[in-house]
Amino acid sequence: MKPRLATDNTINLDLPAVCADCGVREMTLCAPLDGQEMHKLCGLLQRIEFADGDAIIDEGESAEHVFNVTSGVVRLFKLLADGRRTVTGFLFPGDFLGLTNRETYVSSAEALGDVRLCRFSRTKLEALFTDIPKLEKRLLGMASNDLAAAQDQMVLLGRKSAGEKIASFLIALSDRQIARAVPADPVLVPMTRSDIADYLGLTTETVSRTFTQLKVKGLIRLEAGGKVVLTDRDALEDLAAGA
Amino acid sequence: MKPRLATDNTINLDLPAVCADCGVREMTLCAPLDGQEMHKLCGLLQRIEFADGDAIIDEGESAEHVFNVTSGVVRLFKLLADGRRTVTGFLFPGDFLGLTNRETYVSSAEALGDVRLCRFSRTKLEALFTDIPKLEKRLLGMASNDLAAAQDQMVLLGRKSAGEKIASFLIALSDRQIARAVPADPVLVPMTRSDIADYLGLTTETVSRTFTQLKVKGLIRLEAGGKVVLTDRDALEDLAAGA
DNA sequence: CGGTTACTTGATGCATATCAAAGAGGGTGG
DNA sequence: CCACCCTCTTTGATATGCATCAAGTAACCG
Repeated sequence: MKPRLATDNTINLDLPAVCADCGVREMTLCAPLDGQEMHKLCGLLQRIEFADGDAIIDEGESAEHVFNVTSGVVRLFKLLADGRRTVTGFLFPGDFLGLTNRETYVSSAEALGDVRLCRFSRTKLEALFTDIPKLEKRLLGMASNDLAAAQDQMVLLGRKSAGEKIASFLIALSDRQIARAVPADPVLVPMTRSDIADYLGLTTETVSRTFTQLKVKGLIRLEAGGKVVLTDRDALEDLAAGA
Repeated sequence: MKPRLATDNTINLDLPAVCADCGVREMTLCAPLDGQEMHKLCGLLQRIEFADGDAIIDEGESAEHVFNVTSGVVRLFKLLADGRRTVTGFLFPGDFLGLTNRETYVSSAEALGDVRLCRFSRTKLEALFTDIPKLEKRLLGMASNDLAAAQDQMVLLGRKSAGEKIASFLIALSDRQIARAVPADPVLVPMTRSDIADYLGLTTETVSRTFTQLKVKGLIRLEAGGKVVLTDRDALEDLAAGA
């Protein structure tokens, strides 16, 4: 329990290999932890993988784990009684999954392509909070960020036109690439038109049409493999802001 | 009032009067605190009041305080560049205001009628976290609840019809009355049609029309003073769930 | 009691949904 | 390696739910 005097380096050698060379450590739950704390946290994690379309968690299911995305993309969604779907978010490497104050998960999560996560038992992680208050602080910080993002999404869903929605979506994806040290442009769009539609409160047809309109106006260029080049980022940002 | 242990009672006598007879203590930040911890927290709170329409915080302004609503109703909102407004939420007694992981507030807040709050310096409150970890845990729990509510709102905004939106809104207001130990029915609607419209992604006209439609269908009855009687709660709940 | 603001109702228009079908990839088995 | 199939995407034609424009009515307040 006492801090060790050994260097971080020495301690890291003791870490499970998966943590030692984790590419997203600086942007996730682990960011504020020192070597010894990392070691404690790594001691209780499990690595799991999912293939395209696999269910990671189901809304309403008992919330026994929380997760960190280490690679790939995750789609979060909720369903209405008659099957209408709302995608509540997309998670990228470094993002956190499974936070809830209830007994059950509040939304479902599916793998969008191959996904790797590290998984923690919720009770074990919470037990660590006493020992490492920084962890809980970090979680609160991440939750606050999610809350801010959720409010932006409410503005988008409630008051933006289709063009403004798509522009906002592309700018947001680009900004998240920057945060993950991926070039801002081109924007990688791994999700289907239908996923985008359910995320923006539109239909696939309208998403498709709106992409072509932005292309015709010269704001974007569509490339193979779901890549979108932002040929006029300033104009897109103005559109996204509702100017 | 709940029965209290003698020891608690003694300590409570030392509390500022505003905390000693606070009606929302059990549902807010203070809920998990014992007498002594309450005392510490009360030591750094200020009581402030606002009249109808007053700005409580402004989006983008430096986030130096956090608040607890003790009486009245608060409207949270965000604006687009051209003035379009989205109401991101309504706060009732017991609700928390001002949480952010950034330097600034993420949305604006206005009083909807007379409002009383207790205000804490953000830095002082955060300093208390070390001493009272329960406080931070409580804040994380409240943030998680807010996040779940935000996702429900995304489903509403993205995929529900006007009728489903109004039904969901009324059921949610009723449920929050129950949580505050106010009878489930009639639902008190202190906000204007325009507030409701900006909350549900509609126009005032559509809100008004939809209320009359629900009335004609026999699901609600509109009474003076913004009271709505839920004459067929089951039907409203089915409608809200998208059945 | 008069002025003001909020609410309701009606007529019309439009952005986006819906219905329909034709391309475009992308993976698989022959 | 090609042909086929399946799914995703794009484009077109039409429909519709809600917005917009426009009065009138009720509620509120000084």
